[in-house]
Amino acid sequence: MISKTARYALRILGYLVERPGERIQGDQIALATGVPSNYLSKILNQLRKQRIVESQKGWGGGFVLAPRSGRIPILDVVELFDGRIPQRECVFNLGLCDASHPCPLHDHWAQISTQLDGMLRTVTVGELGTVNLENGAQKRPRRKANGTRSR
Amino acid sequence: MISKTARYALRILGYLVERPGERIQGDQIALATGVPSNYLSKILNQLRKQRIVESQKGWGGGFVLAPRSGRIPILDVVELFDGRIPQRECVFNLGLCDASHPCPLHDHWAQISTQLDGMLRTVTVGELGTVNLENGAQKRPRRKANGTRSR
DNA sequence: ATCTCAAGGGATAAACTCATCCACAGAGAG
DNA sequence: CTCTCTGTGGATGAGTTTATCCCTTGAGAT
Repeated sequence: MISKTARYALRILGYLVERPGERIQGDQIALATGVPSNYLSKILNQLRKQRIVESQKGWGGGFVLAPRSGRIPILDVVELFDGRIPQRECVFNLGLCDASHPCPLHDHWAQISTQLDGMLRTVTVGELGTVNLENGAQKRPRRKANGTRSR
Repeated sequence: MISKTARYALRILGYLVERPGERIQGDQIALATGVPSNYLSKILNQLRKQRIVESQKGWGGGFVLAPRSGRIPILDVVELFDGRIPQRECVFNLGLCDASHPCPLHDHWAQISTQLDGMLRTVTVGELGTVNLENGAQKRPRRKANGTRSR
């Protein structure tokens, strides 16, 4: 229903939400979230292209959540990776299925579909903050806390 | 969420439900349901091993829904192909997530999960009967209606 | 300028799902 | 018995998603 990649993305964002304004290295995020390091860079890259995160190369570089990203619905993130979800179609694709010719599961699915859609539209990235990561560790900065964050 | 294979299976069963006691060839089912012929045989084979359908080889052979199959919940079919669905886990796998340490999406998901689970447990194979197949044709027997169905 | 650090990004591989091919087995017709 | 019909089942292939490798690019430190 929702790809692993999109879930990774939400997980990463949940981690970044809790560290607003703090630039964090990819490796650090990978470590903390459990997302494979190399794959994570691909995901963050896509998020960057959509201006959901901002990145900085070189010494002291890393990723930060973009200022306005807290407000966007998680649907935007999911659709970034999974494409537009064809909510209209019944789960089971049991042949033709619409309001006038409902398949046996249509009504059941319509409710579920509506709720799912509602969740994706209602919950924002900013609300992902309280995520409990598997390994609660890795909250230390891990870098010598250098001052020059001039950008 | 639910694999294409499992959806194929439900579709096939929906077709068979409407033809109780009638032995129908794989090719005929494939034609009517749109499931790829070669793949369909694999699916029906699994359904046979679970005694959900019965099969008959040779001349006049084919598949029939097993007598008691109308009563089984579609969950059984879905789990046959997709394995046990980890309903307890939150969709997003956002780290640890249970009732005591809910992730931000937990409550939303709990509702959806419950409904989905309910649907899979409540709806039976027998209720799949009114499925509208894409190509409403192919209802003709296609074989010389021979009598010997003695088995 | 040069070095090092960390993200960017293309190529490739591994894993999984979906689909096809073909030889075999069993059953009825003749 | 032999022929044909149809399901059985192993092997293989295609396609997609997930993951890894590694070279390049850009930026700050010195």
